[in-house]
Amino acid sequence: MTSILDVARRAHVSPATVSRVLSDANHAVSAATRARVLHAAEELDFVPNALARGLLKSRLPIAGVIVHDITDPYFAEVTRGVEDAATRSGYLVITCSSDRDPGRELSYIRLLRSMRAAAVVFAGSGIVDAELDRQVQRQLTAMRGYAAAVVHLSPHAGGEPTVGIDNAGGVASMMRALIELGHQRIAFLAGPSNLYVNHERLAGYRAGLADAGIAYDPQLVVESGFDASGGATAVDRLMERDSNVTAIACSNDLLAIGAHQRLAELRIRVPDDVSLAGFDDIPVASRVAPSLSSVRVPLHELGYLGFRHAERALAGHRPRRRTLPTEVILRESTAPPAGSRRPPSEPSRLVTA
Amino acid sequence: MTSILDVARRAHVSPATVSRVLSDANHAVSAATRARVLHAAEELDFVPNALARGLLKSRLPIAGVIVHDITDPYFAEVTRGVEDAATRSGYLVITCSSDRDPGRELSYIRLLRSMRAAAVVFAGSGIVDAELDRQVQRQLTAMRGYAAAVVHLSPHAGGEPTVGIDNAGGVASMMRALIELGHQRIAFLAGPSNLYVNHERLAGYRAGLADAGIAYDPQLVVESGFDASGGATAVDRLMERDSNVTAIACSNDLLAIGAHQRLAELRIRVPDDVSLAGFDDIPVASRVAPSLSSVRVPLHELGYLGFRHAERALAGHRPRRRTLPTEVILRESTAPPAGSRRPPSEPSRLVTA
DNA sequence: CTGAAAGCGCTTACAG
DNA sequence: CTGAAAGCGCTTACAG
Repeated sequence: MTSILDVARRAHVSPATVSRVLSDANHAVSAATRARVLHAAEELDFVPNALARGLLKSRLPIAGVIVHDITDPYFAEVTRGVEDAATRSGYLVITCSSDRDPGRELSYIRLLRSMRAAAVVFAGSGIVDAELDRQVQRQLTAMRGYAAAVVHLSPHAGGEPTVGIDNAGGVASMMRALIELGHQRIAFLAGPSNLYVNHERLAGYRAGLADAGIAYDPQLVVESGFDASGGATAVDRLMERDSNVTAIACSNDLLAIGAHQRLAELRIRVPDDVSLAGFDDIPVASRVAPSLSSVRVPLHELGYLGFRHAERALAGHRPRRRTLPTEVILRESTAPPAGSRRPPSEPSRLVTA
Repeated sequence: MTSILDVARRAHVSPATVSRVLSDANHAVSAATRARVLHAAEELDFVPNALARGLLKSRLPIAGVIVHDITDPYFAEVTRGVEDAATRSGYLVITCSSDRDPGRELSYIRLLRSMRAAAVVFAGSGIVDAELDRQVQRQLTAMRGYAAAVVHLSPHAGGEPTVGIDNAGGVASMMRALIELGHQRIAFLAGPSNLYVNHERLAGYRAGLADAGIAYDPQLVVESGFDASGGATAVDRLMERDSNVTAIACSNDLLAIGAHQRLAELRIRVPDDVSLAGFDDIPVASRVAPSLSSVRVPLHELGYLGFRHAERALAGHRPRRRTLPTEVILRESTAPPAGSRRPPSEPSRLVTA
């Protein structure tokens, strides 16, 4: 393996000088010397050992992204956003699919700590789990020992995300859109309540109801897993309780897609018999049939800005929190309730805070 | 930051002993001493500095995965497979979305080299680009200098993948299935020809035709990008040339999904007017409407076995190449051609080598 | 503007 | 079974 010593010998300078040129340190080097070093490094195809540098700097230019599952389109988009920002700065991105398992999440964080990852980005919602939170805090405190940056892109035990979206406002906007279509009995597939994000989305459902003067009926709220199969079982439970809903809003798109599949099996048509709306607007939402109405979340931007935030914190700044806007996207899965006199609405967009 | 010295002091042993216990080196340590060290490490929540260890070992337990785009479901699945195998061994996974851009790919590889990544996994097909290949080889040679493992999961300039699938056989099987349904004029959306994988898939198309004694007609083969928009433009070009095809086979699922969207705009019904088949069987294939017939590729397993291969190579073994089986999955998008006397086939599965 | 030297936090022959 | 010491490949005060 060629080292900085080889370059130094070839350029007839000291290793210190090579270091100063190659790590573009803030130290004057004569133009001639610089050129000799650059030339020698080029000839040798020299790539400095980032581990040696990291050992000295006490951290490696790597960002770890904690996701539920990299194959979940939500997290893939966010991760790509992180990666695009990271690449610009010579950082590499480690993906950690925790499956929302506290043990896995913790073990990933310890591994990131052992490698002195400069940044850790929590892409998904925090899990309601006091013991996990205690342990995670312990690790993050240790990571602050080497000045790592920590960023949250969703609500968590510590409160507000670093860069986030208005979950409650987004769901409330979708509720408003459904109510404007003529719906009154609107169910909510709330996902798992052990995720902080779902507290906010449920609050948005209730706010949307309250704004329209519709009474909240707990029978219309169903908890379940946060994926397609959760949506299917949620539909079953909803039907046991009340089959008179004309619309179903969901806490994310995967729930809506699973709900649709179950509804189809039950011969309940979307949107003829019941309207269906998701949240997040993952790419597949526009490709299923009928295409899914959803609340657009700028996922790539969330990841991109998340990394930028970390980067600024690493540079010693105190960047401020951000909340990104969401947007209601009405597609084929939502329509006025059967028997309604209103004309079918055309695709529309409503921007929210 | 607490170091091995802190643990040593607390346990009243030398740093060498701490190292031997914590890195479970092959060196005898008395049970009592071991217990004291473990206890001290636990109390201090000590996490060893992987950079110091990596500097000594000349590599870091990290696997870099070169993908086209982590938001492409094909690559997300493969990456998850790599991650699941990596986690078992305490390795972390870096995702590198190159967008199939030679410059980006090369810069990712150099970065992985600088961090002394123990393994690099090329998840997607190699690009036909002699200069890129030369540069990549140069980097990989340098990485061999620290005994990194390199794995290919798809055909590339160097030839066969390390762990791969039978691309030609898979497409040929799908062709057989279409021909059995009664199709004779079958187009092929071949994707970009600058990807080695598409040479094999096109060969499978030709072999399928030849096996059935159907003449090859170059007018029925359309090259394009490898994503949904490529599929849409390919349909346009196909229609300019020949609108009498009764089936369209595609080199991947995204092409098929894009083709379907364009066909719908042209009021050409699937499968009534034309049958449509993809390749890869990414998760969304079964969720679009009509559901897409495809060739199932064990993507997760591909990634999983890819990492296992790298791991065995790192351990000094000479693991052998593997070819994983594919399987034709017939869904709603394929049916007998209009006017055919054959009954619609029911969903079936055909396993191939 | 340039270089000699110490040191980051580990691991591992080597000696006992 | 245990420890002292050298060294992995860089960076950075310090001296000139």
